[in-house]
Amino acid sequence: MPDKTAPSRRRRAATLSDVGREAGVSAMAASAVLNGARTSTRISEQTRARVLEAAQNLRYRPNATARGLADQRMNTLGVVATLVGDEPNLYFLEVFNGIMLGAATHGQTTTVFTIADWDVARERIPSFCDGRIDGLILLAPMLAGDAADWLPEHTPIVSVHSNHEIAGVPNLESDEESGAYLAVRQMLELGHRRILHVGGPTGASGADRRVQGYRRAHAEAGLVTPPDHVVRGGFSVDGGRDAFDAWMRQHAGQPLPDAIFAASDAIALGCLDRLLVRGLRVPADISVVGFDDTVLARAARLSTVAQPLGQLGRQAVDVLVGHIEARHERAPAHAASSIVLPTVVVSGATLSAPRTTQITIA
Amino acid sequence: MPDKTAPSRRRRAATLSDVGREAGVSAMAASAVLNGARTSTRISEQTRARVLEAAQNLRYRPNATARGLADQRMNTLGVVATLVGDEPNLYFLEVFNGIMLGAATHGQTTTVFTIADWDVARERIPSFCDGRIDGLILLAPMLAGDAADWLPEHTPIVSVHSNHEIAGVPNLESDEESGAYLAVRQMLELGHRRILHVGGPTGASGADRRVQGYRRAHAEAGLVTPPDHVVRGGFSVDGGRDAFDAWMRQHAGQPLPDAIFAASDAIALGCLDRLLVRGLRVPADISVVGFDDTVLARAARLSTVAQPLGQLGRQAVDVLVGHIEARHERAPAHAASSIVLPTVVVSGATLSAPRTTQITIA
DNA sequence: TTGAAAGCGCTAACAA
DNA sequence: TTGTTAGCGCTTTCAA
Repeated sequence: MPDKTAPSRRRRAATLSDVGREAGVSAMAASAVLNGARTSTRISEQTRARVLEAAQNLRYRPNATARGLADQRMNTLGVVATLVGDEPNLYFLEVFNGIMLGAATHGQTTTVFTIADWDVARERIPSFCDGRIDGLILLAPMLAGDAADWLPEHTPIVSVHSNHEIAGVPNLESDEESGAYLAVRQMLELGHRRILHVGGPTGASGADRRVQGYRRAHAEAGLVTPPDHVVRGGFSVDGGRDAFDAWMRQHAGQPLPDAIFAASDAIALGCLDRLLVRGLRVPADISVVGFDDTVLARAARLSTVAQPLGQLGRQAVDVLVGHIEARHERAPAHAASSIVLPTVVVSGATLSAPRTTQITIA
Repeated sequence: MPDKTAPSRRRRAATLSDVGREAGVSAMAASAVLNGARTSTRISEQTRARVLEAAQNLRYRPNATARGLADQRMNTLGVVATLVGDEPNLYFLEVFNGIMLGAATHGQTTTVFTIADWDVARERIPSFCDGRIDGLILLAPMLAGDAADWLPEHTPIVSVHSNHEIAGVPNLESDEESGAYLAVRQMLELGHRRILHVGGPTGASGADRRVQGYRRAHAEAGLVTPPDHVVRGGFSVDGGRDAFDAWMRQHAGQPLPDAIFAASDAIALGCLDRLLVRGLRVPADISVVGFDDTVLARAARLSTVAQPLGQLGRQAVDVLVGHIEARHERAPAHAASSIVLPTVVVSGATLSAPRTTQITIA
């Protein structure tokens, strides 16, 4: 006897055929009623009612996989990021938050593909484009220039903060060089002269651009950047802690810098931590400015440079969905234009005029 | 003429039939070679070579949707969380990191379903179980007791930090009550007496348990919790800031508490911020202890209670994949057992012996 | 207004 | 060793 009494115990979800059978109509009538398939214009009220009732009884749920196969569309966006292993990545969290917000407004869901590092992208990314997702967002990819040769042509792709221009892949980023420039200019205007830049990894274009902004601010003020005042390391708290510590040890006996310009909030907090441990007060003894305006900065009232991370995520979705729609309707693809959003300096509690006394590094 | 010369320009990825045609063999021979389908035991070397070459030329990629439809399995896990809108949720980030780590070891990918709040879960969750995912992880769900009635039976589900026991849904959590108890006990042992608890939302079971631990530590020490020293608010930095500020305003003219026990790191940082603005020193004037041990705590060297968030995520995946496998092999489902991981107190820089002087709230 | 048939790309059972 | 057939659940085209 069929277990009509306990539909919830069934192992498999009910299908359209099941519904049709229960309602005494064909599966496509059920499809027309339940999923709005445009089988044909109209369904009689009676059929509709019967189908709806049967669907209710059977707890019918459309199967997204089957529909995706038929439609060639899953309404799912993929996000590729390096995210596993080290310290949780707030940059990822903020952009991802924006992506999910954007995806929700377009009725899309989001799947995350994590890769250990971008060296494996060439093997992994094509394997993500296997029908599960309609388009891909690359988060802060570090790809070689030949990426256009091997990125799958059949899946629209956009990037956020790509280190390279990739043909056919629109990129969204914020104006990091300007942000760094403005922050450092403000520090110079306050009277700071010996500003240590604790930067991000060499080769990461964002980190490089922050260095450029740092240098431009100095150059424009007619100042030379103090020698040996740029260090590079990881973007994380530990990266900042380690890089700063090493620098301090190397410069023991020399005067403490007036200020630190960190390439990320995490780096800035790593520096803050080491400063406090050494008994130095911020900003009385030394000012600290971060970069990104993540929740870390807001929690610590860090002076920082705000990147519109959430907005980058939302706009990336907009652009990507536009491309997916265009392709679906066989419209010509838009030109792959890139978008640069502005950055702004955020004043916090860690930047003030420089100290007037001399402090020597212990 | 077929565009053999420019396979990359094709709109659609090559299929097994395409490969078979190109290689002059059937699609299932190609399937056997390329995807290890166990159509039959062996394929001749010649066929294999031809198929491989054709696949290479055509840049064949298996289609996960089609395979999923045939297999009834997508190798994808869904994560349901409330994540949109307010401040980025570090709790989510840390657990999610663990989930992705775990998923990777099981060859699964992860898709995130965000919901505005758990009130809409009843409508939304069943719609996620539509063939896209093989199982679901609910992150900190707040569901009514009748959830077992409407949660889809055909999809295995596990929860992390559920507020309720749900029949058929194994839950993973950490021992929050003990963590709170141990932290507060340590504070009491240090000599703190007037400990303000800035708690999380009423009704969130985790927040409630932290209050219980706070009370138990007092009771066990033969102390009564100071009246009016428990406030509840959001788990976020702003939540902490606001709740603490309001409390301070209400208690102007009265003595400053010895210490604050916050129900989350974010709350603790919100309190820290308000303390600093008021010119109070931590821990010299007042100690602060957080909860969770997120990156926030590590960045600020906050004394806190560590929950093994990443590990909860990883284990949730292990349990879920076990259930999926069992179901796939038609094995009897394991009993839905729950798992409680231990919490530990982490010493940081914000907890010390209480001050000896009297401070009055301004 | 409804139903039958074909196909999305793949896998499994069976035949040759 | 290989090909044929059927079917996963759905949609669409076309015929009744």
